[in-house]
Amino acid sequence: MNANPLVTRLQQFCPLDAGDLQDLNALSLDRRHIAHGTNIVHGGSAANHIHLILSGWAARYKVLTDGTRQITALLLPGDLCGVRCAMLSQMDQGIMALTPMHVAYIKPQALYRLESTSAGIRHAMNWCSLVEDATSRAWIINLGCRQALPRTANLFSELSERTMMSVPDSLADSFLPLTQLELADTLGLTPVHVNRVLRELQQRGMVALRRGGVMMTDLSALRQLGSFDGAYLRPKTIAIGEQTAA
Amino acid sequence: MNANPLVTRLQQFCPLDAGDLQDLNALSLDRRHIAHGTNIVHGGSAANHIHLILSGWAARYKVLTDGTRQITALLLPGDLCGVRCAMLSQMDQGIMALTPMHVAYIKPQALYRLESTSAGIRHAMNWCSLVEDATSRAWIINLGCRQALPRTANLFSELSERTMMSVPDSLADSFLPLTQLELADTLGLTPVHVNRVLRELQQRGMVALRRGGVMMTDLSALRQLGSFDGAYLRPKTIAIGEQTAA
DNA sequence: AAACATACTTAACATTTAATAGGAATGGTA
DNA sequence: TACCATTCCTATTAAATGTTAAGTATGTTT
Repeated sequence: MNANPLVTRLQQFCPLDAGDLQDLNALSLDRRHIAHGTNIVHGGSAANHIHLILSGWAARYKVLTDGTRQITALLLPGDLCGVRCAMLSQMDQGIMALTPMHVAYIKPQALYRLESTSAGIRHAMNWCSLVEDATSRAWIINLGCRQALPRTANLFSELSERTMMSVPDSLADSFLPLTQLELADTLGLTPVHVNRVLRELQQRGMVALRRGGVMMTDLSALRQLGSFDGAYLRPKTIAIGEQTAA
Repeated sequence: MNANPLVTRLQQFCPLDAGDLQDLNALSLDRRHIAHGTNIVHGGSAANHIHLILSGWAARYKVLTDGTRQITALLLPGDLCGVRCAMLSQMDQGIMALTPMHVAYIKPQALYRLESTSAGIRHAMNWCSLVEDATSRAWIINLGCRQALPRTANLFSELSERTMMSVPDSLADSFLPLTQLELADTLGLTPVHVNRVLRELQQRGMVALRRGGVMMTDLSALRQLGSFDGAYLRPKTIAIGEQTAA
C-alpha cells in the first residue's frame, strides 16, 4: 500500500506535479481500524472528516420512516467519501462498514486549503466527484430500466470493474462481501427475490454463492447479461486548459 | 429576470462579494432560444458549453440498446447543467428540451478561471453540485424503495419544491410540463401504468390532468403520500472556513 | 374540413415481484 | 455441547406492474 493512498487515488484522475505531491504527503492521515457493522457516519450527525477507504467495503444508505432501507452507494478501497458529508446529516444518510475496514480520516479544512492553492488537486477532486456522479446516475438507470436478473448482473459488473481498478492484484478480485439482505437493499428487491436471482445466476454458472457474499465466476457473461458499459468509471483525463470547468 | 441569472443562482448557495459579482457579470452570457424537443446535448457528442436554464424544462436521459429510455435528471429554470458535460459524451447521455426554452450558454474556460481566483465562486459551484448529487440520490431512493403511487407523488413534490424555489412568483407554479410517456421514463414505469397512477391521484383530488402535463392541486397531500422531505434541496449555507472541502 | 400525428384512455391478460411463513444451515458464544 | 442470532433457502399466495391491443381525444397541417 502506498505511503499516501490519497495520492494514488487522485493521480488516477489528474496528473499532479511535485508541489502537489509534497503538499498531499504533508497531510497527516489519521488511519483507523473500523469493525464490521460500525457506522462511520451517522444519519443526522455532523460529519467532520473526509474518509478515504484503505481496505474493506462500506455502504451509504438511508432508512425511510417505514423501515425500508435503500443503499445509495457502495464504497470500495480507494474511494473518497465524505467529501460531501456536510450534507449527509441534512439528508439523514449514514455510512456503515460492510466488512472490517481500514479508513484514513482527513481533515477537510486541510484538503480544502490545498484545493485553493493547487489547480491540479482541485481538478483531481472534481474528477473524483464526476465519477461518483456518473455512478449514481448509472444506478438510477439500473433501477429504472432493468428487471431483477439483468439489474443484479449489471451491479455485479460495476463492482467487479471497481475492485479491479482499486486492488488490481488482489486474489479476491471477484468476491463481493454483501449479504443477500444488503444486496436487496441495494437493488430495490426483497431478500427472497434476490435469493431467486442469485440461484438463477448460479445455475447459469456466473456466480458461486457463499455465506456472506457472492463469488463471481463468469465476468463476461455477467457483463453481457447486465449490458454493462464501464466507460463512466474511467473518464479520460484531459489537460487543465481543456477542462470543462467545475 | 435578473440581468445575470448565474449570479442569482450561485448566490442561493454562497454569499458572493463585490469582486465575484463583477467577475460574473463580466462573463458574456450567450442567450439562445431552444425549440421544444431539441437536443441541447447529444449523447456521444462533445459538450463544449455550460448551460444555464433561463426558462423551460429539459431532461437528461439515456437510451439503452433495447430502446428503453431512462430520464436521469429533470432540469428546471435556474439549473446549471453541463458543468459535467465533459462526461456526458462518454456516458452516452443527452439533454433534451421538454418545452420551449431560453438557455444561456457559458464558456467553461471562463467560468473555470473564475473558480481558480475566487473561493466564493468555487464554493457556490460546489454547493450547486452537492444539490445535484443529493437529488440523484433521492431518485435512487425513490426508485428503489417506493411503489408507483408514492413514487409518483414524491417526484411531483420534488418538482413542486424546485419550481417554487426557482420561479416563486409564477402562476404556473404547480404545472408539470411532462407527458405521461416522459413521466414513465422518469419513474421507471410503463406509460400505461403511469396513466393508472395519475387517474388514482386525480380521483384523490391531488392532481388534475391536462394534455401534455399535470396540474398539482393538493401539494400537502402529495408530499404526505410520497413521504417527501425537501431538506436536501436547501442546504444550509456555511461560511467558507467551515466548509467540508469538496 | 380532412388527414395526420401525438397524446391519452381503457380493458384483458401475463409476468414479475412482493409478502408471508417456516425451516435449514452456519458461525459465534456461554 | 447447547444456545443463539444470522443468513440462507424454499414454497405458497397475493399484489403490483408489464404487455398487448384497440379506441378516443386533441392539436396541427394540408
